Amino acid sequence: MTPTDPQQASSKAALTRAAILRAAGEFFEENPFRDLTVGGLMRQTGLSRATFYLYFNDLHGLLETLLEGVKGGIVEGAHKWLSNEGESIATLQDSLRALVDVGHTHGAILRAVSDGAPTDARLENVWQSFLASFDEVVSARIAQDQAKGLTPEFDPLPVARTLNRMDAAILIHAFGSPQKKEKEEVLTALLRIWLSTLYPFDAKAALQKESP
Amino acid sequence: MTPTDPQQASSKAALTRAAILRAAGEFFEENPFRDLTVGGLMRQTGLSRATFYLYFNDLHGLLETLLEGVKGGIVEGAHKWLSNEGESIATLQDSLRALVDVGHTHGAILRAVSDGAPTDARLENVWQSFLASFDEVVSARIAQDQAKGLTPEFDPLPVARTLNRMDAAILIHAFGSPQKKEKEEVLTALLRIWLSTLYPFDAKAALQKESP
DNA sequence: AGTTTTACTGACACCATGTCAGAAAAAGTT
DNA sequence: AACTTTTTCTGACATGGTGTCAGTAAAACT
Repeated sequence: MTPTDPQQASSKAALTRAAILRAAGEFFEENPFRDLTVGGLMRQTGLSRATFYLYFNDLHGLLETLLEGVKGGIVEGAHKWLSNEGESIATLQDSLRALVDVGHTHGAILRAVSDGAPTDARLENVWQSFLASFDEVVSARIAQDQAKGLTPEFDPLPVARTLNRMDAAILIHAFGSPQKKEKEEVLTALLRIWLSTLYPFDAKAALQKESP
Repeated sequence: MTPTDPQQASSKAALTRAAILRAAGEFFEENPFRDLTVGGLMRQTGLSRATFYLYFNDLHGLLETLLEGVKGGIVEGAHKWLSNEGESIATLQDSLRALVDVGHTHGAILRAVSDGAPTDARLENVWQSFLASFDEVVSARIAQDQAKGLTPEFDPLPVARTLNRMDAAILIHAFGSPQKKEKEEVLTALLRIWLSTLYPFDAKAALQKESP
């Protein structure tokens, strides 16, 4: 019924919808969200401006859809450490590397969402909830390592929140604009901070591999 | 000549300008930037909408002015640690506490600026430059402590950038909306992360005072 | 009281948005 | 193929906030 149904087959509608999303994605590789207009976007697709509103409520709705696409990759990348199987330090390293990878490839979209969120209550809520969803799981993981004596005792939730906001902020800053920073530089800094904070007893050895 | 001159005496113009700024500040205590309109703001002051444009180029220009006002407090608060006099850990604690204080009292304005930045190239530049200005000084401070052997060796600039973005993000998140978080909770988390990262050899003692 | 400077305002044109009635194209039916 | 229905698309409109400008009102000065 509703043409915005994601599980639509490759009907004409689904193709059109995908074309709009693709045009937006390309736009964000080179331009900030504030320069996107419905008219400009649809000119890129060859369709009329009104057509846009058949597929999305507004530009913020489109961002919501784009974020959905990135979400999976991030959750999957973080899974290794969060799943609590395997050695803590090594899996945290893996998960952070995966996070940086996703941030690097989808930086433009993350920036667009983050930029667009403040101008729309609904998108802002989606974005904040997205970020907050990691707070709880990270906090839980920290609590487990505290129980094992790997991590010092402290209230895990505020630290998890702070580290997560840090990740989001630095990824968007480093990879959100066309001049992307080096992946390694970003990862090294994140690793140092996360490991020092969560595994201060054993982090030294793991971190020295980075800067001998 | 220009009525936007900050050093104007208490002429009528200066009073009007101040009234507009005050109204905006009050507005942000309760509402997000996206809900601010020139009309609504000026209705609050009793003046006409057109008058606004005698004092500011647009709403983003107003935000720029508000940020100026907060800037001083932040720089001053951070000065203690950055000035590189006195014991490292203790002064970092002081500076972070001062930062959290400023964030707590001016959280609404910081959030408004951060929210408004993505919709205006000029303000975005001001905001990013503001954040970046701390990267260099923090990085320099880290380098000095590395020379003293207090801080492990690593490339200080990326770590400084990451920690600074973290500060901004968490302050805005914690104190930017009417339901502010507890200052102590925020400070404790920041302290743990900063100290663990920069002073891993001595941080333990300092941090245990927080959670015995 | 009259003049000049300062402070303010109503009215206008502009631009992107979101909607809606209806056109065009595709798919289905006989 | 003709015609019917469903899907997809569009031109034209009303709305709302913006920034400007010519001109008014108030204050300060003489």
